[in-house]
Amino acid sequence: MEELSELLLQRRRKVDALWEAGVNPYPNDFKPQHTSAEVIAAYGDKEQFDAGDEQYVVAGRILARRSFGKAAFIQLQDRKGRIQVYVKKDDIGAEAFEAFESFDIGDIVGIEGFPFRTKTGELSLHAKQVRLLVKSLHPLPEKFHGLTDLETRYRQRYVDLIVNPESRDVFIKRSRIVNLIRGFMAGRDFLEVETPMMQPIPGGAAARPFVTHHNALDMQLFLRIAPELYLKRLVVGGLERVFEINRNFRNEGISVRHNPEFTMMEFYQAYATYEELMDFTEELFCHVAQEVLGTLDFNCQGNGISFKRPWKRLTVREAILEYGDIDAMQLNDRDLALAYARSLGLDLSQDIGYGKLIMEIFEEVAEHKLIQPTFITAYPTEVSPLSRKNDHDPDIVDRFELIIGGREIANAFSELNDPVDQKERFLSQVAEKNKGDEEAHYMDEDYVRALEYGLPPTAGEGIGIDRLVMLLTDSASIRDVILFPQLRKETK
RNA sequence: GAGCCGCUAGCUCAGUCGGUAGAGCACCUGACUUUUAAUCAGGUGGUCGUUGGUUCGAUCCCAACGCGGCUCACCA
Repeated sequence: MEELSELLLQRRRKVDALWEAGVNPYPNDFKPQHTSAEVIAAYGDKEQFDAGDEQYVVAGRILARRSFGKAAFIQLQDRKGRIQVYVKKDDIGAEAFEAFESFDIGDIVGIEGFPFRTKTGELSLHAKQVRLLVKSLHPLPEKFHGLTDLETRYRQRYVDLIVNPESRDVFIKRSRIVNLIRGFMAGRDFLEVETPMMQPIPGGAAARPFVTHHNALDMQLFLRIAPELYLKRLVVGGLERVFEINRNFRNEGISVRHNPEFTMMEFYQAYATYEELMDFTEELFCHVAQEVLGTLDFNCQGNGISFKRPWKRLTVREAILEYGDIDAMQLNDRDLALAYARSLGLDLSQDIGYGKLIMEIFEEVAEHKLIQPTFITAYPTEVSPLSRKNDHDPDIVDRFELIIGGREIANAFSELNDPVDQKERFLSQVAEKNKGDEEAHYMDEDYVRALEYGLPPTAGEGIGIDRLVMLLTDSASIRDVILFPQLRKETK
């Protein structure tokens, strides 16, 4: 039996007293007819209006209370915001007022009343009836500082959402962003689909998967690290434009930019190229920013960011030469480039592939400096086993990553649709895996078979939704845009 | 996985050069019928993250552990 603090006992005694008095502390027959926002929309700009103009029926949680003996103000919060309610003994009756006096901050109440403006000018509801809808057994965090402890905010997100309006706003914006993306895709005739989250072969990305087991099939399954290979199978099947917004799972470290499950939009468009997707991405991002923020210029973590088009486009090499301290001749020479990488403090093995080496250097010297939206192109074939080789240079692929705020936000390429080439690339990945690279791609024979049937020339892209939301909500950590971020098990 | 920092009342935080703790808000009692972090008076509330060690005595010093934060590693 848990020892309860005096505060918690007081609340429980109030509930007991209600039951004893024949009052259900958890009724389910009150129907709010309005939201706080509707009252404000109707009367927010009116100076004078007569008492009893119109009756409003609202429900919400008590967030604050200022009592004066025979009258009180409470602040009520519902899903649309907050509104002040004035409760006067003479108006609701002595008996109801006595019950009202036992209400606590945190309780959920139903109010019927009419709008008026107080002496100090605040639009409020003047209560005619007040009713307890839910007795809360926990005190809410302090009104001035709110809840700031990050662990509690993540573990008890419900409390965070009650008392921190900024937190609530982030998740409202997140929902709007996802809806806008859906609308944009639908407007371009993309079909939203759902592909397996549990896959026998985890494909489509280089990452360590979570492993699980299906009892009835007695079969090992992996939580997906990407939907890519399934979505492209659909394009083979003739669904020429598909997209999916859903979770990926990667069994990797947790940081301010990484959560083990994160949300990705992936889409594939037949007969498109990666270059067209750059234009597409600019349009999509500008559409979303304009609708959500009302502007293309905004601030994120101290950086002014502008979505004004066109966005900068650089090859990996160009970015290294621009931001690193190395010249083209050195960069073209594998040994000199390796020496340079090591001089930067990178711990690289002597037999690292040249393509991987280039990417290591890029990430070390350039990526974090790319604050404004920048498309990085011409990735090494070696690190892009699902991308189409460039027609003029087989060492690079037709691929871009979009970097904003120093972070990778999107990854796209013209798809490799030559089944023979694809099979060879899988085999070289398997060789890497056998050498100990746990993140190398798995061989997927059925995917190769699908390509043998014929994948139209296609371009595809993945957009990290969490990171996009971070950008547009000026959030420092991915945990601030995920409702229930992964944490260790809570200890008592 | 490594380093650094943190963990004290429901919340936000002080503090104890080692002698078992305070404030504000919240809560309780009383006053107050237009307040805005309402006000005034009085009060309740703590195994100071856990477990060991040192000590006459530990919330404080030491160690291990737990949880969290940051940085790094990891992360096409």
